[in-house]
Amino acid sequence: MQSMTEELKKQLDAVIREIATENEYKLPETFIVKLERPRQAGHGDWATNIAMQLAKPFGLNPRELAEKIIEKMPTGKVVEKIEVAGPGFMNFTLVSDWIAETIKMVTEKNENYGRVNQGEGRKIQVEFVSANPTGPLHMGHGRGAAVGDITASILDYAGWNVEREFYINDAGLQMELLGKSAQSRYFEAIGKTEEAPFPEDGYHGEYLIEIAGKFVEKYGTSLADKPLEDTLSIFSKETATIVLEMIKKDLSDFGVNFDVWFSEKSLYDNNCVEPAMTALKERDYAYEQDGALWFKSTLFGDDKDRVLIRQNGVPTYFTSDVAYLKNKYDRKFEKLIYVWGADHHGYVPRIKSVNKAFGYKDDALDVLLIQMVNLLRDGKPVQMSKRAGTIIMLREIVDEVGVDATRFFFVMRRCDSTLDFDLELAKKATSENPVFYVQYAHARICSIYRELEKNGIGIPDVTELDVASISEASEIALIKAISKFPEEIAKAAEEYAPHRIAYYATELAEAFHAFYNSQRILGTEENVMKSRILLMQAAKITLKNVLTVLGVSAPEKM
RNA sequence: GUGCCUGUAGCUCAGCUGGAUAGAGUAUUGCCCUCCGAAGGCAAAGGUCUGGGGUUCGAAUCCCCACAGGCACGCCA
Repeated sequence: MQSMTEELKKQLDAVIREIATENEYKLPETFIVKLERPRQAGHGDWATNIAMQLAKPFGLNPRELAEKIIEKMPTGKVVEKIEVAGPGFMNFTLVSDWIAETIKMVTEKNENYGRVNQGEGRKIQVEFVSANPTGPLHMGHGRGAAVGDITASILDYAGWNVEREFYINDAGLQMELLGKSAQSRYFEAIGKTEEAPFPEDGYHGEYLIEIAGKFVEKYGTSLADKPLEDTLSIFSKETATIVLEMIKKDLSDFGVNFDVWFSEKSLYDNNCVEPAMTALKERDYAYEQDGALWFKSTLFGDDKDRVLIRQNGVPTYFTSDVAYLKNKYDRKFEKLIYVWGADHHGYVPRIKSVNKAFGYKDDALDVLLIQMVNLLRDGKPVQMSKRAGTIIMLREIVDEVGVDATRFFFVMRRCDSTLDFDLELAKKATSENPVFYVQYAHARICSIYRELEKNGIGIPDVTELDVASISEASEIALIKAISKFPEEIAKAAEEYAPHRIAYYATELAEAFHAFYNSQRILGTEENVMKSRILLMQAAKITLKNVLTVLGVSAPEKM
């Protein structure tokens, strides 16, 4: 369909320019032909409102202009029929060749169907999750992980050279606190609880009790012989390493694999911080006052300037982020996506300011803010409290409802609206549950293949397709849904909107189920059957690819 | 107090870079398997797009003002 669509755009563009020149109408500089998918089935394959937009500059009424355009449009090769509708829409029906063309293309491209070249191989980084290595991932991280991972997949499909990166927040006070918590658990494990009291804001999770056990295994009681201060760094370092491994496991079990694990601490170890500060000073965006180093964020509309290096010489978290941002650009990324929890939204202007201060392009950096998740069970909220230690872990959800449902549910909604995640719904194997609905469509096709095989019928070659036998409304609707996939990828990539793909998956499955229920494959005339098998194969390929983008499995049987 | 997000069918949400009769799922009601997976399909019904102004040929969509809910406003990370 794409080639015909492009041709149609060219024809329209040429005709409109011709009309403008002939009549000395002034074409707006921003003029570009845009086609859209009409909502209504009766409104053809493509529609445009261009006549309405040009009516004013041309001094005509929209319908009149539309008629003028139609008069000059060549028909037969690409367009079968053009109609003027409503206030001045033009609805185009393509010649039916596009159906065969699409089925052929989908079949040939197979697992590459849906890929577009919007990114042109440019480097883009998606940084997400980026939790402190102080404990296993909880549910909130899960949404960020799913959104980040799937956004990255979409960008990959859209032709970008994508890197997934996890920023390990391993510099700063919380590492010490983690060490102290582990240390205390260690003393507890060897029966000397009083010698190392649990820190006030320590990490209460049970995983630290387990980790303490590992310290006992490795060191026996030897760590208790030295003063607490002397062993603290051992506890901090080794605990962080173990916890990071837990996080990595949580993520890989969730189908999320990072290309780069970037340590905040490494920014300091590799001397990335000072050059970044110097760069800011040189550009006159940083200054010293009261013994501290400040960033002039007020120049960018902030209420007050922000501290980079404290009076005591210790850099703030913000400093790391400044150095990190520069480091990202030094690695030649053309675009940077940050996926953050919405509770960090206040921080967005600040990082954008730094971006400007360094002189980078404003639109090279985008922050995706992920709103909160409300966990429900049978419609009722699941009580959670950080203090009481009843935080729900990502692993618990995955164990209960599975990776597929968890991933799908997490990207089902727009990022900027809060998400209700109902555990019971996610487990249901009915149409109430969109994951199953989509997977079922795929499994159903596989089942039909098995049935065909039993009857000694294989999958025909694409050349055996008989377009004339594809004419039922449900067939046309299905092939249309299939043909939309590349556009959906392009749109989702442009808007960083993974939920679009989840919606599209449902739409595609719906078109298939409707087709399946109204048309038979087995027992029809040979050319009809062959054509339907080929149509179904295109549907199967597309379903599989959509699910792959979402990181959800496409089962052959359920 | 300031800033950000949200407000669309009973419920959960798409649609938001302006376009045709505002769409899904679910719940409700009725139909469809001697037939490839009924884990499905078809149909009915369901709306003051929170409210009020404005912009224009046209507004759920853009602007302003209210109202309601959520989240942030550290030399914490």
